[in-house]
Amino acid sequence: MKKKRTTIKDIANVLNISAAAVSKALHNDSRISEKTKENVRQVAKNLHYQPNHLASALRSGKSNLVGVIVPRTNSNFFSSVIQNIEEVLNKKGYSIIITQSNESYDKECKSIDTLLYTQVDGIIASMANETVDLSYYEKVKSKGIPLILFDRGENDLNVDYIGIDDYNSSHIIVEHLVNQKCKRIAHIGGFKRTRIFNNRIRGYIDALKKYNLPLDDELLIESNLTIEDGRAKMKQLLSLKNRPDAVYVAGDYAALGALQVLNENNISIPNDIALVGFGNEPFTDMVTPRISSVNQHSEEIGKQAANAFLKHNKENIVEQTLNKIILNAELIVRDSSNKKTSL
Amino acid sequence: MKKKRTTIKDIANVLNISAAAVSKALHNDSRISEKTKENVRQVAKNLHYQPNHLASALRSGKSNLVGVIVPRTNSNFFSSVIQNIEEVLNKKGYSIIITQSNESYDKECKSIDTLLYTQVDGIIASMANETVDLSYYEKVKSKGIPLILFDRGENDLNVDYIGIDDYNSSHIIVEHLVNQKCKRIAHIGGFKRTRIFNNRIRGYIDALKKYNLPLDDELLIESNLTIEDGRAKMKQLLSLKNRPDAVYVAGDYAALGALQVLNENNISIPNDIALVGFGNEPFTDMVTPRISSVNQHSEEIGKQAANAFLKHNKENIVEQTLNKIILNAELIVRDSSNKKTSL
DNA sequence: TATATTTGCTTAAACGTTTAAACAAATATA
DNA sequence: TATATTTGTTTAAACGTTTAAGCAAATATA
Repeated sequence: MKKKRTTIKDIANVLNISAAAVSKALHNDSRISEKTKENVRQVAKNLHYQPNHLASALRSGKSNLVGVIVPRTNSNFFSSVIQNIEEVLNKKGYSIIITQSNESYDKECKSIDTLLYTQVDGIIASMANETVDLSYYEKVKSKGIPLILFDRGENDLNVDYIGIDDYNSSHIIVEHLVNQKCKRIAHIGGFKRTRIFNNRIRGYIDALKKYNLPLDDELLIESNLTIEDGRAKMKQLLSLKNRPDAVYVAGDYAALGALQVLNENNISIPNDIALVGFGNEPFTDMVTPRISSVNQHSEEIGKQAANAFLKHNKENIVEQTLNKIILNAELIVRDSSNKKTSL
Repeated sequence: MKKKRTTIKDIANVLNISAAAVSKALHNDSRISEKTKENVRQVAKNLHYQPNHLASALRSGKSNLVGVIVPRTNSNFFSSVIQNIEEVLNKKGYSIIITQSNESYDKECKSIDTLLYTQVDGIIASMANETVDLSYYEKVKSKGIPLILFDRGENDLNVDYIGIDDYNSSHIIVEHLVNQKCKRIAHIGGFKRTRIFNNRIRGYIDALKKYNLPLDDELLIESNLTIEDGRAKMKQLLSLKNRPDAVYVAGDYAALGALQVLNENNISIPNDIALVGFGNEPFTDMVTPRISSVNQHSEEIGKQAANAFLKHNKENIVEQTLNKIILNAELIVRDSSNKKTSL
């Protein structure tokens, strides 16, 4: 009843040669005559031969599959990174398996198990916010499987890491706001324990110092960076006696929430309060006013991550070491922080 | 140099039993004693045994991998569908491989090849806009691999299909606009050759007839539904002598473009022109005014698609037949088409 | 002409599982 | 007590490749 698949043996039988010869012919082995290769290709085509990946992967120990773990695909940043990883790896004969952790540590562990079980040749991951226990990732390392982290993770695991310069991004943002004559700059930051957010916070603090601006505890708030929390934290800032005249939010969704609250309270953006987000999600360019934000170079991150994996495989690196690639981020100035138009 | 993996044989050696016994113990075979099972589990744990998926898949002919093909992951609809497919299938021991066609036919063909090569147990797909030649999908069918289509594809291939009732959605939208006292309703539709968009167009036409509204050729426009084209087509509508008082756009991105043009021209929404989109992308709820849109029940579609695959596998269906599941869509009324507030 | 090298293939084992078939020992049934 | 059944295991083949080793024939080298 089941449709029989064509194997290398079927081709061998037709041509009266060995299966090994067929395998070599298909791999363009130099020890196989041009004539035989041609014959094999022809018969393979006629019989609709499709190589069995499982068999070759099992035998050769290479699955040509790379696992990608992201907190979610439903974000421009991550889906763009993925797309670029795929583009680079496809060209080299790899396919990717995408899994989402949904920011959950449990789901992340399951994803890792699935990927290991599937015998991936490598894992490219951005860690969930929740993740603090790294033993699961250590497991990947200890199996000798190349591990590349991007965006979230940085130097926690002593493996390759690709990300942007969060610390410096904060500097650029603060500098921009200073140029806009802002004097009291607030920061709605992410979780301090997540390194990238911590870096943004440190950058914010140091930049304030550099420009001799007040570093006020009330103006530095920790958030989970959802829309809802962005709203809540913005309300908190508005309730201050001494309101800020600029708010730098470490994530675009939270920045959107903040924007909604400002609009609802008829606060003029950017004149009363200027607003800057982070991530350059497409909607930042769609809302009113358009939100200034930081472009994280997702394309470049994806490409670099893929290349880092390829390098591992090519050079057969056994011991992984910390190898950071830090890209410069770019502030996209839009209406929400640009007072020049009012000149 | 390479780290050796623990195999079933290693466990067998430790316990002085056969590899077959270990395999059965791990699969909880009823013919293996509880004691042996316990021993096997213990040793497996100690040696950090991780089953080799390639070997078991090769032998058993089941890879426990399901391929998913979408036009792009960077859309709330698709990423939500994927998430729900994953949730259902993970519970049953399947992992999914996600590939993006980027709306390109070529990329779609490559994806199919990759998935077949990877020996997936099934493919769940939503076709690229470009796709008209179905021979590649026929290839999947002819290999006896379960194929499930959702959103794009419908009855073109005589396989399972899950989607919403596009025809009826148009009815609901027109009815809503009629209730809002709109008299000249325009439709910026998708490509006629793509069935779902064709259905929306047919629904629009029939609903106009039902409510005795003018069916004006100028008011029915074909678009690729990008933001840019939404802008262009809205400008086209505004240039008409006899402007519409409502515009129903078959995609949210194009609806957003239309909204921008209306705002730029200081046309009051919804009083001068009411606007309705399609897809309920999150940004419809973020822009000003918020855009009414149609919720496509991505969660339900994902779950149903996964279940359709599981059913195939369970019942060992060989010949695939057309089996449509059509869900009722839901119109989310927001500011862009709700005049009640002005009462 | 004798020997070495190259060419083009074959043989056979291996990758790590699963599974049908066989079988001995223990237990149940008549 | 003899026979049937159940229990718990082993043996061996199979899944479809790849690849090291081997070998005969053709060709090159001395």
